[in-house]
Amino acid sequence: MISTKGRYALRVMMDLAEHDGEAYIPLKDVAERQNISKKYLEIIVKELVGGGLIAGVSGKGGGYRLCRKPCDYPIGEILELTEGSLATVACLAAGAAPCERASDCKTLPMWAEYDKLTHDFFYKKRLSDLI
Amino acid sequence: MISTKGRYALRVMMDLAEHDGEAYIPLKDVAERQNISKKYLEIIVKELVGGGLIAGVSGKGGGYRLCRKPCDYPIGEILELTEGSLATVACLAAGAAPCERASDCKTLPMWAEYDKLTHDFFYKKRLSDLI
DNA sequence: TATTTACCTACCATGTCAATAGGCAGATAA
DNA sequence: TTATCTGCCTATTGACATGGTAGGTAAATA
Repeated sequence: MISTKGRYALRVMMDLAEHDGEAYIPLKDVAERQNISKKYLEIIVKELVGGGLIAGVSGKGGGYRLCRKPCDYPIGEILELTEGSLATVACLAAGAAPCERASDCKTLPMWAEYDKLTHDFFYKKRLSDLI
Repeated sequence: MISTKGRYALRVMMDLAEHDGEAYIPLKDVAERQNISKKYLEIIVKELVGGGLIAGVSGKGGGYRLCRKPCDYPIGEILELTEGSLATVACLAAGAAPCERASDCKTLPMWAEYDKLTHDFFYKKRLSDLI
């Protein structure tokens, strides 16, 4: 299940892409347009900055702006950053401890196959495909 | 993320399939073989019975048994029953209230496409494929 | 009748989700 | 330089889900 965090992140990225070009965009404007609490968006936007997806500038006239062209953002990158991982089962997540049953686990190949399917799907889709 | 509930359910079904044929299989045996708390398995097995996937018989010599041949169980059916839904986002889940933003939601088609991919994947895979 | 089994209800500890609240820091326009 | 506008940081909260545990009842058969 994709949580609000990942979904809101996607909406922020889309909003920034649609109002791209001129100046930095204040978070307040994004929050009002998307009808999401600005305070909650701050948490999400912080992660997007930390992951190098967007850039923020403080002070009067500041705000946020995309770092790349919309077609250079795979959806999977946005979701993985905000959701932590797209892995289906815990033992296949990024920094997970290796499962001791892995060697004779009969379901592992299925999960791995599905994870690859998921990864390919969301990395082929770009931010520009949603606008 | 698939929780332990869905994963344990899969292991129970596989265990029943592997020890199929003769008599009813006591839950105690399954719990010991799979190294899962019998009490916790009771919760899961109850749902499998309720969904018509397995049959339970009380009394001495009782236990559980598959209702169909292993190749007639799609993995997706087992997971959907125990996990509630395989939907990626809340608004596409089974009994969800229709989202008011649905008509102009630019991400909905993507989620729907991914959900179909997921559904197809797990309904093509059968219990017999895992043994 | 005694045993073995399924089945039912309640409880709990931990963690995550989805926010809210209040304030600090930093940069720019005036 | 100062006022203002922005990002940024640290807690705190209530609700809910997860992953169990505990104790007991009902039912069927050897």
